[in-house]
Amino acid sequence: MKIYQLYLGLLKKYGKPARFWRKWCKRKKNTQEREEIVLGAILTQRTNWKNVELALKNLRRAKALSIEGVYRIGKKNLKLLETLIKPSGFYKQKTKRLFQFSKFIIENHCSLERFLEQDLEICREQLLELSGIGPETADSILLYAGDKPVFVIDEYTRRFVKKHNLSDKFSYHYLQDLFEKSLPKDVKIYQDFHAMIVLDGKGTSWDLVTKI
DNA sequence: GTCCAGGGCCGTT
DNA sequence: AACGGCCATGGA
Repeated sequence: MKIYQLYLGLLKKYGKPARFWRKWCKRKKNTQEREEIVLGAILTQRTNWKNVELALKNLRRAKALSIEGVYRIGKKNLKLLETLIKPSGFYKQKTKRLFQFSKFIIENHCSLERFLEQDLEICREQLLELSGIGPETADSILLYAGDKPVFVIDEYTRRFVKKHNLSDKFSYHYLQDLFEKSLPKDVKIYQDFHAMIVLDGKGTSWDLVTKI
């Protein structure tokens, strides 16, 4: 398959950073890291990662850089949560999205880890029922925070598809299917490949990956 | 000042 | 199913 060849090509091109990346995602993530990934996934919707970092920094300063923290602050003072999140843009919607997500996790599953113990399909369905969590955000959460084998289709993936003429259709489901059937069903490969597609697309930093 | 950044929702066709 | 308008900030 051409897609698998492209994956190997990226591995060769980014051999060194890829090793770094594989090492990073191989080691077991702690709760804090998983939760930061989730919050970041929601905050980064149609938004520059730099702005997301500002919002995350505000949350950390307010001791709310966690699902429980967002839930606690949001329940008491949604306006405060808005001001913390403001730099990430679309802040009123994102405040609602973050809060209702945290509420869902805490009240229905106690913790993110408990939620993620369920099967991939179950988790995905439940995430998609939440308003403000669409396929890309859901899959980012499942792949990067949940280490579950689902391929993420985002703007970078679409550009990659166009650049290499992999398809003339660009719908989320179609492209996800295309990648998943062209690759071994392997979390590490999905994470690695997608990360390198992003890396290749902007030829720069680790963004999602780097600790803030 | 202008443009744009790793979506998703909602209304219209 | 597909498309357009909308949400908002900070940096280039």
